[in-house]
Amino acid sequence: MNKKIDYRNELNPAQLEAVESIDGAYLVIAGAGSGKTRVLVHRVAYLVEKKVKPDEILLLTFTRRAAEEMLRRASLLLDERCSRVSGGTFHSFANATLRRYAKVLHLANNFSILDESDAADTINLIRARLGLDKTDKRFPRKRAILEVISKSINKSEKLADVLYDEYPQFLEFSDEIKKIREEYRKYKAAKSLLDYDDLLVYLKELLVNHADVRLALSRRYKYVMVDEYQDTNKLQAYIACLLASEHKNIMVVGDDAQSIYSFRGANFRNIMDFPRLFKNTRIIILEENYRSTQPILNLTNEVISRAKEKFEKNLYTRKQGGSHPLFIDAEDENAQSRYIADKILGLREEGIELKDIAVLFRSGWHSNDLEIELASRNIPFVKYGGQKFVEAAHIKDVISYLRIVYNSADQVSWMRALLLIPGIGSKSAEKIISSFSFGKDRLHPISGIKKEEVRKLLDILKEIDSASPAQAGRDPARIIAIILEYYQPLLKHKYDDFHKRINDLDSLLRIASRYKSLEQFLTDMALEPPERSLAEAGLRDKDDSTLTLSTIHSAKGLEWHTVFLIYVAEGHLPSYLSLEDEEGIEEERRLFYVASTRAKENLFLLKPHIDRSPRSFMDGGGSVFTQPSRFLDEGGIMDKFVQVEDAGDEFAAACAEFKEDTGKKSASDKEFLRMMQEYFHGQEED
DNA sequence: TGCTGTATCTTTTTT
DNA sequence: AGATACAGCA
Repeated sequence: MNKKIDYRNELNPAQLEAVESIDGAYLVIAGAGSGKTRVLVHRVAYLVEKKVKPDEILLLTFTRRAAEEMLRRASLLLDERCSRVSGGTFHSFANATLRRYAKVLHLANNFSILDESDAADTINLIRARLGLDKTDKRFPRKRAILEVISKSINKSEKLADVLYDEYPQFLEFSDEIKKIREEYRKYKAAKSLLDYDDLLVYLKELLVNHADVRLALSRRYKYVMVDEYQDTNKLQAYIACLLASEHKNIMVVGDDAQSIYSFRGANFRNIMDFPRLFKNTRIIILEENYRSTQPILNLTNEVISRAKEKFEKNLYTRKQGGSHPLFIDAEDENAQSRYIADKILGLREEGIELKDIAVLFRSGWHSNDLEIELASRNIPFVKYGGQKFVEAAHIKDVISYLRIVYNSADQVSWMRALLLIPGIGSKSAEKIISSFSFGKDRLHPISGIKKEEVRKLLDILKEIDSASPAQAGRDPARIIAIILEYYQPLLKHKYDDFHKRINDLDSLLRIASRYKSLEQFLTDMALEPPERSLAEAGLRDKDDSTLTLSTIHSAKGLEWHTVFLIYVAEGHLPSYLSLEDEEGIEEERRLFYVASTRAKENLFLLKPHIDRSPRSFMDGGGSVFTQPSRFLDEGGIMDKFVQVEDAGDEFAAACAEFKEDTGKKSASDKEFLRMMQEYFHGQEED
């Protein structure tokens, strides 16, 4: 029973055009909150209605969250056919495709995926093997080396150019880094290991060098759609275009003003250049904003209008009323946290649910104090972004055993597993590893291993091998259960705080029990790891509504009724690390823009006046008075928000800062006064 | 060779 | 504050 969708009524003319355009190349420039997701969702439904098979539609999105949300909404709109659309992130799509076509590239299809720290460790190993660990001059650290190599791949630039442009301090090591890159490449190839970049590189090669595969994929995916195109890098853009090269049915959607991934090689010029690749590209611009109130838009428009380079857009809304964004210069970090917690409780009284509220920040640790405050007040929350659950050392330990089970040639995991055994360091571990001879998918330990502990490890692995058939479809939870028996003593030996970590292992087991196949489990842990959830306060299921804490990066594409943006201070947003060049600051500006455009009704900007954060020791140590973010301090912008003085004694000053929003004064006036009252009332308790 | 204690540096965002 | 590199000891 198909629902009849009334596209004409549900969409504005520009949106409708995008939805009803089927064949050909389209570039949709979609300002923040302009209904971009709505367009994609409707377009999926429209295509399906036009008898395009769902799996012939390829939807490449930036995060899995975005993909799921989109397919969920499309299914709601039409029917469950929409949930069978192909797609995911570039990396997950690459993974799936490469496993299918592994043979063509002479690649084992049980390759393992190295995450960033695995890759960095491998780099270090190779550096040592090359004898580059004993240099007299200071050599770049493993992360830095990896960063350089990765950037050169993602930006499709020569290593030397990347060094010259971004890491001039490493120029003198140019030859050594190249050597490491070469050895690293060989090492991975020999051991069936792929890092994140390899996924893209191999996919690109597959598409470029194998016309038959490219054709097959083109037939399979007749309509290609790419979301958040401004955040793709050269390699990804190339892949998208290659996929569409046969039929040229491609729609890319993005907003140059929201490009925030240049550190990963993203280049918003991809958007500008798209029409050059596809000759008859039709450009559709969505400018009407359906998300935020006018006062919020006034602020965000003002901030982005100062960007150096952009498509001219001016977002407007028909939404009436709304209150001014508030700027609160809280006394210190904890005052900032308390303000938010108070306000959240107040909003909840008014019927705003926790799930409609978010606190956003530039970097993961910005929310540390807030997390403690929220926990003490029993406000349940989930944190997105920042350090991931699977990056914790003990989780990586356990996963390394699983990776060995899956791909016994995975030497990176072998190394990790062996180093956990007391008495075995890197030398012995290397010796042991080279004494193995690696068969096709089973390991053959060679005699002469004396260490009883190593035996034990091998026995456990053998036990797993015999307990479950070597074929795919192994049950990851069962394997973990066996491994934990073995691992627990090692855990206690290695970490003083093991009792905290043991809980995490339970979580891992719980997560694993949702998977039927080891391969899928390992892939997801590498490519789409579960977010670190601190909401274990137990209040989770009570009303099933949780507050969102998120880095700005992870908040992309989402929206909330009320948004708090914290640490809106110089050195934090913009981050002091990006102050060196103009491009860096421009990206911070876009970050500010992305963050503040997430708000539908209320936007609170906060900063602690006294900065005792760990990084303040950089400039002088101890505590430092913060300056408001430069994005709030540019001429003419002050009247786009209301500044609330935290000093408590300055009611008059705060009032003086208040400038009326022309037009709809009654609503915002009342709102403002209420805020003020609440605010100063709150102050008395301090 | 491995372990432990100390000196040193760096510190963002994500697949 | 935390990670990493390094030096010295067992």
